[in-house]
Amino acid sequence: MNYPYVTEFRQSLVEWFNVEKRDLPWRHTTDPYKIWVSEVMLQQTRVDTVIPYYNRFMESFPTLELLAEAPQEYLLKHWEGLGYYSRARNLQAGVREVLENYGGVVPDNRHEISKLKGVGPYTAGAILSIAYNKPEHAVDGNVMRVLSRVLNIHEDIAVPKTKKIFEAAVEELIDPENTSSFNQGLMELGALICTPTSPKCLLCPVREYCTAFNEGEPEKLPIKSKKVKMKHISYDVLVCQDDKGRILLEQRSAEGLLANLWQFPMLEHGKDSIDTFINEYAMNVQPKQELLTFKHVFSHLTWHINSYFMKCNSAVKGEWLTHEQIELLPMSVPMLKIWQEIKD
DNA sequence: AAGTCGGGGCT
DNA sequence: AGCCCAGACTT
Repeated sequence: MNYPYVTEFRQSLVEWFNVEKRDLPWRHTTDPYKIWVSEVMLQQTRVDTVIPYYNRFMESFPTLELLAEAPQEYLLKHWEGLGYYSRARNLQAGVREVLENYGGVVPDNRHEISKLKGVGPYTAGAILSIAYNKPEHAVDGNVMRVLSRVLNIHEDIAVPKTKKIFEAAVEELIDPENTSSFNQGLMELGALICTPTSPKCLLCPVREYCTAFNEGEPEKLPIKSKKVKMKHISYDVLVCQDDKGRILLEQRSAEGLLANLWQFPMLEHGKDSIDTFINEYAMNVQPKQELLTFKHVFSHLTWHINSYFMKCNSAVKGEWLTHEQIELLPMSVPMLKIWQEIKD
């Protein structure tokens, strides 16, 4: 296929980006490692959310070597609240691969960089185009929305293979002289102008080349089917304090949801018995005191949480930790909420 | 291709 | 109450 006005489209997009782009921390560098970190943090995560995490991360792990050496607990503490915690583990694994297999230099080609843990098609293209100025596609949700409108693509973007259509389109459209600004320009346009609802077409630098704008209904695109069914689980969360003021913590399994994060003991409602729990830990407990009751929504499930505080003694097992020790451990947002309530 | 994996902001 | 966000990995 051959798109008309390709030269004009490139020029309009790149010029707009160079003038209107936001001043973001990772736009002050072309260090492949730093671009890599930013792209991983930005997966399914908004720019405004990422900024403080990125800055803190770069203060603690300014180089690939320092990240490779970091204790996982310390690494996860920097990721606490950002979500999708496997990203952090995969990033560290990827960084270690670079040190072992590539002499500490992030690969500059798609074949090798795609082998790194946590680096998929999008992140590979983003690093290659932004850090190395390679003419590689980097197709994310923004790009699919923008190009579905510009090129009038009605394929269902919820279907995985549809992404190939957009990757092929970018390969033809990308400005070989300005790959970084072109790819970032598409994403910036999606974030600032070509938004999901009520796109600001009158401010768009490429509206004259946009089929959906010219036909009048850009907000109808892209087409996306799918909706996921939500599961619900109820838990009792127990904050147990012994006579020395220490609190009982447990670490979640190394796999699955919130892997390796720490939490107060959780009992699934209707499945785990509180009496069994108390027996197991050989505790004498005073009547429990209600803390918070709230709902926490994940992507595909909802936790309904009842939390309780209880003073205990004679506990013989478990990780009983001081206030200061707990502060150093990575916990999920629902646990942090409960912890904050305890402290108040 | 479908399911898993966080959390927050916007409509 | 959904939808979406600079997605990747597992099955």
